[in-house]
Amino acid sequence: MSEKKPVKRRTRRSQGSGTLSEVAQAAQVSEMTVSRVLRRKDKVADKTRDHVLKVIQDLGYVPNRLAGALASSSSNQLAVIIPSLRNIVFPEVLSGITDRLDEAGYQAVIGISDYNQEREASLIEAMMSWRPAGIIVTNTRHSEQATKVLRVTKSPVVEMMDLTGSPIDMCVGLDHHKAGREMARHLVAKGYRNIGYLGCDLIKDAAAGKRYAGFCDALRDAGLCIATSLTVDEPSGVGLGRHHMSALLAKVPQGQKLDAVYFSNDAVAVGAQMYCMAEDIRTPEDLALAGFSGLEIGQAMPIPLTTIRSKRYHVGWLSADYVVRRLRGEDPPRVTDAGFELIEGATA
Amino acid sequence: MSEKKPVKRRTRRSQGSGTLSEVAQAAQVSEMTVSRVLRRKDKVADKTRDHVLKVIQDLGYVPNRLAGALASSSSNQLAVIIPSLRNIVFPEVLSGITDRLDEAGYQAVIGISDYNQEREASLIEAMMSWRPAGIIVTNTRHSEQATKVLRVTKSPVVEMMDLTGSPIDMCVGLDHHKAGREMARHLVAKGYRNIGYLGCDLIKDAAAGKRYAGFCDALRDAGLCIATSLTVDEPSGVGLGRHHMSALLAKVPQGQKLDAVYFSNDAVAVGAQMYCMAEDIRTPEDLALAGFSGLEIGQAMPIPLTTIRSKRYHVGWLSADYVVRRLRGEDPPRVTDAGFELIEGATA
DNA sequence: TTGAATAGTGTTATCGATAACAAAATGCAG
DNA sequence: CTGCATTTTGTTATCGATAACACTATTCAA
Repeated sequence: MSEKKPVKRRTRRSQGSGTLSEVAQAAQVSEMTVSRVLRRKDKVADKTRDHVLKVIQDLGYVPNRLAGALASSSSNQLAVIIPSLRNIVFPEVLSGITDRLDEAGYQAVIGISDYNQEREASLIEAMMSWRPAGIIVTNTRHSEQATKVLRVTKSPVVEMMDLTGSPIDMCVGLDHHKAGREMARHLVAKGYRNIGYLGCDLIKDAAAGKRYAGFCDALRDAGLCIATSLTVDEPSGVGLGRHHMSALLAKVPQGQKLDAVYFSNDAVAVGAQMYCMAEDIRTPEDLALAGFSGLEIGQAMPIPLTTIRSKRYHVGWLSADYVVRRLRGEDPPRVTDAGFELIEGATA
Repeated sequence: MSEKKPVKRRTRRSQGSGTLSEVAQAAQVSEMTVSRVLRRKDKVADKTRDHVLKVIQDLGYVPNRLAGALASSSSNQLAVIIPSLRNIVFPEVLSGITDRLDEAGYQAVIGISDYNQEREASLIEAMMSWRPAGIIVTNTRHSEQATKVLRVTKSPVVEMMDLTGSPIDMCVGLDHHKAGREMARHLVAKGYRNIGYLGCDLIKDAAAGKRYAGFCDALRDAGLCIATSLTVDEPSGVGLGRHHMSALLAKVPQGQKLDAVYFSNDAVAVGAQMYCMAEDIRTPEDLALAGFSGLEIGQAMPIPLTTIRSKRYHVGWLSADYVVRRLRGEDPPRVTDAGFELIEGATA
């Protein structure tokens, strides 16, 4: 048997935060014991634990989770993908998510898809390579590639905000089509007949598209249809409503007059309301306005906005909750309708 | 030499996504070659690379970055800590950060401190255990423990939004004290003398505290002082201004009358403006209003808000940029004043 | 033709933890 | 005091990649 002398090599430089084995040496115990102390798993004698903890403290040791996660093939990171941060709705959802994850000791890793399916797909792949404990994505429409990756993974997957009968795994949201219908019926019941629409790109924002479809369907059932509509391919926000409301009104055919406008969401509606206030268009006498979301700003307006409250924080919280529960071996519902709620307001 | 027969053990279950070595086997090359193909580092013959890529494709292999980061002791994750997501300012900063990080191939891991130093400290520790490539924190005030951890790490650290002469590492922000002074001078120049203040908790929100201090200092220089002030310990937002404006006005001593109010930020100011509109208090004739941030909503109001624009997106972008540049071996400035800009508006 | 430089690929040790099993220490009934 | 159950602690292999170096095949100037 030939004896191989191990080649002497320059050791790779260490990270500086110390390692388990350094702690173990300093504490005169095995690495496993230190590991057990840190994870509060298995039994460790009180005396030993106290001693090890003290050494850890003294050394200022910070465990390396990369190594931990690799060895145990389990991470406390959870991937979350949302379309944007500029629409206040998503930070609110995110708040619900992080609140729930915090409680359970998980950490959100956030990706912004910019309403772009390809970006979403590449984000999902990049995030999966960190082997997260679970993943939460927005809406139920994804590229083929993304769907495949999400189906294959064994980690819990939640599609949130929107609903579908056939989720990849789990799904928490609300029925946007129904929300659109409900608002249409409300406006019709209030006597409005010439209704316009102003909103963002309906393809990009699938949920807004569903609301619009539902709205039109309900109008049709009432023998009506959208009088004038304008969609703009720019980020949804107050500015959109403020700057494009005049264009919508200008688009109304000669001799007709709108008596109400439905918006893709509250931000746009609030912008439009600002426009009306600035132009002395009285609400709702001259023109009724209706939004969607139930944003704080809409309700803080001098004339509170007629809208539909989506339970965003709750949806986020529940989504995270389902992932956490699944990881604990429980079996949360596959499809959850978080519902919504019409806010009468005073703009319609 | 005693021969040890390796004990047969149940192998740990694999993750299912395949491994480098499986790919290597399937492609009939060494693991290193596959690794090189994936990282586009070192040379690989075109023929070999194409072949390996095909195998990777066929197997649907997703590399395990936990292992990669551990072995190379380098990650593409960047820790970002912000106080809150509910204040739209932070999502905007975050947008700047993620935009810049995206370009450079990094990923933000976000933690929410809730304006709480202890939470911040424990978040920092938890995040450091993932050995992020860098870390961005908000403001310049941190618990002792957190400061220590940040000082010790070799990764780039950016403190953003606020300024300090002695940053832990780097610092990008604006001078809030100066911003407060500037607004005070502006109001005084406009002839206002009885100025009130309404805002959120000044201890929690250190930057708002500095603005207030600067505001008061400049008033003092003009021989004035804050006539009436009210701070409320609840999340800053439109609701705060909308609901507490009446309390501020009620607090004004008999016989006096406020002619202007300074707010901790635009959200609060907008809320107050809503209150005024609802109560038929004319702006600025009866009461002038001034905020801070330069939010879109403030400028969309029928009477645009007098305020100071902070370059939030830019601050976020720059912060991320500095980290990226440092990681590339460059040497970005240690302290960067991103400045601000007074927006005249029409509420003062 | 030759030898040095370069290109391409492979081998071995290692990153820093945890899983699974093994062994030692301890407690306690009889 | 003995022997078995229970606690507590240790040993070894492994997680899935990359670093550092070693080696082989080409290329090309002299």
